[in-house]
Amino acid sequence: MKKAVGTRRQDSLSRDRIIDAAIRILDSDGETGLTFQALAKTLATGAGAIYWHVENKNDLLTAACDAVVARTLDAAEGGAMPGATIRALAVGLFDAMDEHPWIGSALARAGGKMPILRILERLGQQVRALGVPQDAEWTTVSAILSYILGVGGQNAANAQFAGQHGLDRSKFLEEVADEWSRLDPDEFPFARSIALYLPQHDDRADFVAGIDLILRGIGVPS
Amino acid sequence: MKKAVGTRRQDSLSRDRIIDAAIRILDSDGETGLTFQALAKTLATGAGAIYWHVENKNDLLTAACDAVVARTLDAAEGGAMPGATIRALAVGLFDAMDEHPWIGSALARAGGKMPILRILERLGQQVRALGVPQDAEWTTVSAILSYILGVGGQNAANAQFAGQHGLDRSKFLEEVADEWSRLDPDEFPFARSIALYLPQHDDRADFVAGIDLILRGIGVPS
DNA sequence: GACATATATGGAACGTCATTCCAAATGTGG
DNA sequence: CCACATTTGGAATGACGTTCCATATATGTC
Repeated sequence: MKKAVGTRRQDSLSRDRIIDAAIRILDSDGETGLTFQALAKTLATGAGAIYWHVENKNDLLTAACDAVVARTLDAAEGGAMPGATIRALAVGLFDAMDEHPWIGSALARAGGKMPILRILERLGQQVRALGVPQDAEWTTVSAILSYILGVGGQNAANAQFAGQHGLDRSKFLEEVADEWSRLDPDEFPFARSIALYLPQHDDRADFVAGIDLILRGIGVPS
Repeated sequence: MKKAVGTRRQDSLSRDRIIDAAIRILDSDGETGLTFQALAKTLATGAGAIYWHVENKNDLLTAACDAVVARTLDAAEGGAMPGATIRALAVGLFDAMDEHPWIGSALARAGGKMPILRILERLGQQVRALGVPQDAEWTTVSAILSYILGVGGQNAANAQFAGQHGLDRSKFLEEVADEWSRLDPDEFPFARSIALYLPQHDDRADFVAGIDLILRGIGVPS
């Protein structure tokens, strides 16, 4: 399993080319669109050839996710203050997960592997810079991380559902709101009352508010 | 494979029986163990018959998840104070997701449907009781919910990975810690330094600490 | 510059699943 | 007891991930 040293045909396969193609397919056709057949077709090769560069589908998905996450984190401009940087990182990830909903579910399946580790590291550095006591560092970082992953996961689930039913975001929210507003008032008073607000809410603003909530819990002023 | 002719089977199929069987399979064999063939076998019927009571696999998974979540929420003893009740609900869910890791990923795929709605409602009632301003209710509830789902998702991913590689929890953590401690010190200082702590940390305590962090952000004293 | 070897490729073949189909069995109301 | 709706079980279908294998293409050696 050595790396090839020489130069092959220019359009030869490579892990990076495969990952790029996978990202393009995931973006255009969603998670279900990514199959080794589709991939082979866009790469003008056979399904078997891909396995020379990629362990399996999970490996590919994680790698694709990692590529996007790495770009995203690099692009996130850190403010002067750690708190601002944490917000910037989080918002960057939110936007990425909004643009590529498949990232949400990929991250959810990634365990402690690269894409998550990358996020953890960046958050950790900022939390440390914030002066959080050492024995609370892990707790703090993993709370922020879990929150981000949770939001991303729900985002992905919603996008998937909406996509499968041919609804855009606002139609989808109306649908949900409608469903919720018809619930039993005794059993679901809260959901019913919140249903009205649902269609006009701003995911991104809510996300940031959640981050601020956690930061305030650590003692970082909003 | 016919049963005694003349009488319909006494243990005739029903949505509930199917869901029960699914839960048993999920608990014993994990997510990958749940197939319609396996289900049909334990229910002593054919795969096709199941579709009379259940829409598809996703429906089944969501229903199974909902059954467990409903039980869990009912069992959660609310304290006198809303804050304590929120903690109790969260911890109850954590324990459920710890015992049935498949719930984590099922919830992640459940969108705004029943199991999630159920959790949202219970949290919402408590947040409301807490006196959070109305325009912050949704934000607050969905922050807590996202956090819980995020933790559950990671839990599920870890359990799945560990299961697939025949590792128990502590072996798995040692593995991860070992991996992290070999990372490039310049690129991953935080992850490296935290790796030592990893094997001895207590998921449950960390989870509760995260909940407390958010609650403190709302202004609920720990 | 040809041979031996490691590296890559492409497509067929396999096994597993979810899902659909359909013929038969079983219940129900008239 | 007879039409009719409901329910069942198993076979067929089609999609997919993965493995296999017969070729191709580079590299190093002499």
